[in-house]
Amino acid sequence: MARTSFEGEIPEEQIEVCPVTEAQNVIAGKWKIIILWHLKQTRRFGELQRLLPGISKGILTNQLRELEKDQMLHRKVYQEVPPKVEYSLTHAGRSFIPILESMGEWGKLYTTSKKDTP
Amino acid sequence: MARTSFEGEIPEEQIEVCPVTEAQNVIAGKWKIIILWHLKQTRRFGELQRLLPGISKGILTNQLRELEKDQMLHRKVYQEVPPKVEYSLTHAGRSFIPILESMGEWGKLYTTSKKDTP
DNA sequence: CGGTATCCGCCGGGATACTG
DNA sequence: CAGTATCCCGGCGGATACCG
Repeated sequence: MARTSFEGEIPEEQIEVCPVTEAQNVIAGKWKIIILWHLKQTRRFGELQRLLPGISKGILTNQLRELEKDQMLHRKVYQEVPPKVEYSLTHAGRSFIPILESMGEWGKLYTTSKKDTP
Repeated sequence: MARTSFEGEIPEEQIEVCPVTEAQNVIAGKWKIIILWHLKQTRRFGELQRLLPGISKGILTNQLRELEKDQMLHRKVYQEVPPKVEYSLTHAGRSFIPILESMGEWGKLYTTSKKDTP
């Protein structure tokens, strides 16, 4: 068990565990948010690539792997030819969707108001 | 007025205006989210720097300027010696706070569940 | 106190070629 | 179809020094 900290001492285990920052770390990455957004439905690899104009296979794989490591999505491989892989949200991933919905709503209003005062 | 698009043609003005992505662009930046979080109250420059352990003046200025350009916060300069500058959220900034609250809630649960299955 | 100005290192993201 | 394996590059963030 962890010892108690002395006065003025900074408890190491507590540094940088701000929950907001924690959330940010998960979605930091150029394509992660929009990927999660599209995963409201289960999607195949190629399907995702088509939905994300301009992304390369390498980067898409990278972003998917990181989200998988963070337990935001699940990767299901079908052992068949040609290969087929399906990506779907985990519980943690699904629980983040409402936030994305809010961000979408906010973004729409934000964009609108910016058009008036550019 | 913009002309109508031909069939199969991609309307240029509509590329990359996904509202979720729009929101992401505003908060992309290592410190922006946590800065907005702390700006639930009006804060002075030095105050912010103390709240963000490890950030330098240069970077803090940079992040603040970008958020200001995106109309997320307002910068109020008091013409006095020693200098005093206060940062506060604009309407757009305040309207984003609920999302940050949600992210905080989510992050707390997320961290907890990750401790069980690391 | 609240900034600029400058330099620098790193790594996240992109492009391309190859593979099971 | 769904990836790996490399190489490369720009720009973001960090450090430091100076300023009104």
